[in-house]
Amino acid sequence: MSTDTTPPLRADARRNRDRIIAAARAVFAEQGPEVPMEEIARAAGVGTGTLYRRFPDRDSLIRAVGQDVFGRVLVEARAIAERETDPWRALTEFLLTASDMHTVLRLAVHSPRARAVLGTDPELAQVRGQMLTILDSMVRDAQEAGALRPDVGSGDVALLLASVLHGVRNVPEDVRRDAPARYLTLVLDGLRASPGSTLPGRPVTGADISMARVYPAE
Amino acid sequence: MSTDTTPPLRADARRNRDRIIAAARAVFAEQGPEVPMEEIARAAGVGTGTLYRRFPDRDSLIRAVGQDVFGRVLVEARAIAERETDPWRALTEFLLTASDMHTVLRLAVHSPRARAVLGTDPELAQVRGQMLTILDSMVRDAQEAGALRPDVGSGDVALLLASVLHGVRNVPEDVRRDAPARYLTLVLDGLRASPGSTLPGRPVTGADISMARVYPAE
DNA sequence: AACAAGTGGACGGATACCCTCCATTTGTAG
DNA sequence: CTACAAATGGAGGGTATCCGTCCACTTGTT
Repeated sequence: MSTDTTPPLRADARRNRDRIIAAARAVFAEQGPEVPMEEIARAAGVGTGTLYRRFPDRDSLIRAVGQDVFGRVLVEARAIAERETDPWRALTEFLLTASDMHTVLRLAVHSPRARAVLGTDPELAQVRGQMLTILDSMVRDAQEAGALRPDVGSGDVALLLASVLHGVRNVPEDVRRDAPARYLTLVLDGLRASPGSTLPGRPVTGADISMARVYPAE
Repeated sequence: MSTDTTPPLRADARRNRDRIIAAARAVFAEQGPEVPMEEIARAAGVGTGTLYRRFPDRDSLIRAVGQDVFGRVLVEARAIAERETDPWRALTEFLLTASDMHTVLRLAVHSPRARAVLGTDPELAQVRGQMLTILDSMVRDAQEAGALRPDVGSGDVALLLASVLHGVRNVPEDVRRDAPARYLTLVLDGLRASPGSTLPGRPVTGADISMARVYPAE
């Protein structure tokens, strides 16, 4: 079964491969999977030649990043499901698996290309299935505990999270820093005045999002 | 003051100009302001020559669309502010000024380029200012009425709306149709189980957002 | 009817990106 | 330490995309 068709990788080559995936993960989360290859190479500190040697085309890089990041999130999800007994807290903690989750959603929800590539990868189908199962049960548990409203599905939860993580750009650095936690909390708590939890971050004013200033897309 | 430097426009030319702006409005809302000029021309049913004759470059088109759409929203906002006495309902109604609002947010929040162009247009500064004033007072009124939590600003409201309107893609047509109202309601109501209003649309399942199928970008 | 205004889309130029190629460097096995 | 294969990076040719002009033709207006 383990027919070693791959001649083992040299030490530095393996290191660079990991760097490339890590860099691509970050860049994909930030800008989506259609950024110039050269930018990914630069972020990884390698030349484009090295990048192409390891990943013959963009799709194969997308696959590698997909497997990496879905795997991470799955591991995290399992850990939380096991550690956290309160279903509401399990759900919120899971949703805050911030940066990896960000990449996952960017690839899974916001990028048609990544969807096309990852959707046809049998390796990933497995992992995705398990992730969805866990999310489903988290949602159901939270609903049975009366903590989560019953008229939503796990897809709703994913879409809302994707929106909130993706949507906040062109704001001051400090707002941006707190945005995911702040808005996730807000979405969960609701905008309606209620004896909810305390929001992290500060209120964003109209001036904060004024068009006069353009903040770097980073 | 009204020195007529512009020789009046021929009837069909004026019609085409309006068509171009309308088409650009729709396309910008959908894909942002960096789509190929030819696509805008096609959507408007004119040739690229006509487009460039009327708008010498992309920025001038962005400005025209910006003025058009900000103006519309401002008018709508004023009408609502006057007609609707309940502050909470005034706010929600305003936020649902769907398609125009969509374009506004796409330009004002999601597109660095549009922000750069519109941010330096003195004509628009006026309109933007008035819009922000109205939104601010809607938010403040709703807060004073105890309907809206006090620890958010109008910027928060705008960002959340932008996220929700922008974020939902790659889902089945029926989900997409209801998404803005559904998620806006959800954001307002809160995810937490509460005796809130009834959600429009249906629960989205995990399968609905499975990556196996890629829904058209539009 | 006559002329200016308007039209569309073909096309040359520019740009951005992809991906290969190879002279050089680096790891590793003996 | 040597020698060789593996790995590197970035220059550069090929390609696709998009911009914006130009002009032979059509349409409105007076």
